[in-house]
Amino acid sequence: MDRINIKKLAKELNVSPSTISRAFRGYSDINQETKERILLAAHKLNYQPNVYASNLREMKSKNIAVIIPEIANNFFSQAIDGLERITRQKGYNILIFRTENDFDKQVSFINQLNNGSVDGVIMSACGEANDHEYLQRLLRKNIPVVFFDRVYDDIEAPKVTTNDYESSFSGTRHLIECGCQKIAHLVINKNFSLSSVRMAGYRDALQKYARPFEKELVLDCGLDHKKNYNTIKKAFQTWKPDGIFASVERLAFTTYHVCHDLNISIPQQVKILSFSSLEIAPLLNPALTTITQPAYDMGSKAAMLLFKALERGTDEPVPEHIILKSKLIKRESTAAG
Amino acid sequence: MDRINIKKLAKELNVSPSTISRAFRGYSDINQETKERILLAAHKLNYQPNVYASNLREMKSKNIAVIIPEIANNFFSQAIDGLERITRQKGYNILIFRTENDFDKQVSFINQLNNGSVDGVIMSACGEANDHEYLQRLLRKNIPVVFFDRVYDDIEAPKVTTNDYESSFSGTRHLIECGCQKIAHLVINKNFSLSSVRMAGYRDALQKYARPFEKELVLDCGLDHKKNYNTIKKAFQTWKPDGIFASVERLAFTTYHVCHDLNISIPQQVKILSFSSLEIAPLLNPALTTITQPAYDMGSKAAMLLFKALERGTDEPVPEHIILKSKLIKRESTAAG
DNA sequence: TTGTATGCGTTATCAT
DNA sequence: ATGATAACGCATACAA
Repeated sequence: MDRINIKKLAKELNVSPSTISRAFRGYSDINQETKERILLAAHKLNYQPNVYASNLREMKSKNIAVIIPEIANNFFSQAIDGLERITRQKGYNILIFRTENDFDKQVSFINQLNNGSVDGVIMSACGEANDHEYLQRLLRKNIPVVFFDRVYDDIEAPKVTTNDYESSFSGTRHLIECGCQKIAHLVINKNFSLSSVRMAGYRDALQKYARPFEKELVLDCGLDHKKNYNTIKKAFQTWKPDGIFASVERLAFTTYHVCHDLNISIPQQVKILSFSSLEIAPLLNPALTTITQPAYDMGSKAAMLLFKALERGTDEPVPEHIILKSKLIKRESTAAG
Repeated sequence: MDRINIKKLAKELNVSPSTISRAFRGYSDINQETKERILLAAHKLNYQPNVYASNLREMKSKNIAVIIPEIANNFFSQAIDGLERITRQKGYNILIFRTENDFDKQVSFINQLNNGSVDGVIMSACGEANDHEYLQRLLRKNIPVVFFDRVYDDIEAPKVTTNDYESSFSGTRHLIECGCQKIAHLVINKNFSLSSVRMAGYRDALQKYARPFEKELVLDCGLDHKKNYNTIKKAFQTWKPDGIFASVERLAFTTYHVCHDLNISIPQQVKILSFSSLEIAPLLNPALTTITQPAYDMGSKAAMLLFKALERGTDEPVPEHIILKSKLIKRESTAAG
């Protein structure tokens, strides 16, 4: 089967290429009858306008880049589900880029995107506190960027986040109300903006309820599961916390494992609460108290903001920042011991 | 900032467009010095070869379509992680298409792909037992397709699956060995090839160990969570199974909920085992015995098969079928009551 | 309503 | 080692 294109089809049907084009574009003037004849024949011959020729011609790709740390993660996969729905509706495809929390990869992905392969970017960032010139370059090319969850404060762009400070505050308060005296806070990368906001909520709640803020109880974890395990284990052995506030789902799981191995019972000896998008949190042993972010909605909203930007151009006086609410769901892991 | 292109850059540097192109392509003859000069200037001016012009010229997109039922699903998100790694290595991007188990969507996606937007397709299918002419059309255009996990038996294409029959057999045997007399099998869509293979393993194990195969104990579930809940609940009330073999993770979770609500204790009154990619299965209450598929590897392998096909062309005497092994991991949910 | 001709930005071929 | 030119497939301005 040799390749078909607009010219061949035109010859086949004894019309001009422009007529074919018109049949597919919809809005141009064209006789209804010829249009139908063309579309029918096109279907038969399996002709579809070559997307690269169209893109080149129109300087549009109808693609959106989604840049995230990982896919196999409840929060992100739910967010993708959400934004995929919107982008699909609008007739756009999504290109997924997985940074694995590697800042260099992120930079390299974004640099790639200067080649026109996407019309816009939705990202959840990694590696803050760096020079973001690479992002500015993209913006200067009029490729809009929308952030969700993990944002850069120093970049002017639409953003979707949750009320992290408040949730963190009320989560900590919940632990205090449950009688915890020594609450550890588990963080992945202290310096990241999201971490520090959550930490602030934690610290302020401690202060408000007259609990001391102890530096040692903030455990700065990383991406290495084993290291985290050891960090947390050591913390248990050294400081004997009676409450754990994990700012990231994964760290709560690690804590469960540590507690199991050290024979520490939850919630009798330690209460655990975590930011988490895990749908089966109620099925854990014990059921995990979570601060649940509306991941799916965050994805949709981010996509909507992006389309707004695409429809309006990147210049916007003050980029919109949508703040959605997380939900504290109390379960057994923080029940009265 | 006005758009830059190869001609403008050429003028800027007093060289010809071809020289610029050569600087970027790598293999062509070009003076090392001019090459460096060009690349430097290109970087400064944020020039990158327009990907659509290149694609048009080369009749390659360097994109792979990934068509799957859902993203927020442990198995699929892990698989995506795996195949993303390979495709990235090869310099390809992935376009994600989410069918939501809707056959019409799948058809419409694949029909779209005839427009050249991707060079190949990796898919986990939905809606079997249909006419797959739409797929043949794609193949005729020399766009290779690779299946993983949920395959179509009647399409000749490379495939990656797991040893579903065996795992299902040995899973069932495990339940029998644990003393179960009445084992229910939970399936999503009986008629799907994957389901029937797993069901065959179940049935044959029953037979081999002289247990009756009872039709009523095969619960044909769907995508509606509530309906599934009711189906399973009713089954418990009517047939009082003492063993549950879920062919899909989600159904195991529903079973946990049902058992909780009916005050049926696991594993004392009923033992549960499930196909599942859940990493935190050990943390469930009780820890879930799983048949774990190597989701990440399946993704990588599928990607590798696709690149093989791309490098060789679609014509292949007998398409390769890779069968990976799942692993039965015994946990508390099937422990001695 | 339809046809003709041009250009989108790149790369490959051929020439120098 | 470099430059000129044609072609990839399509969509539009303009002509008819």
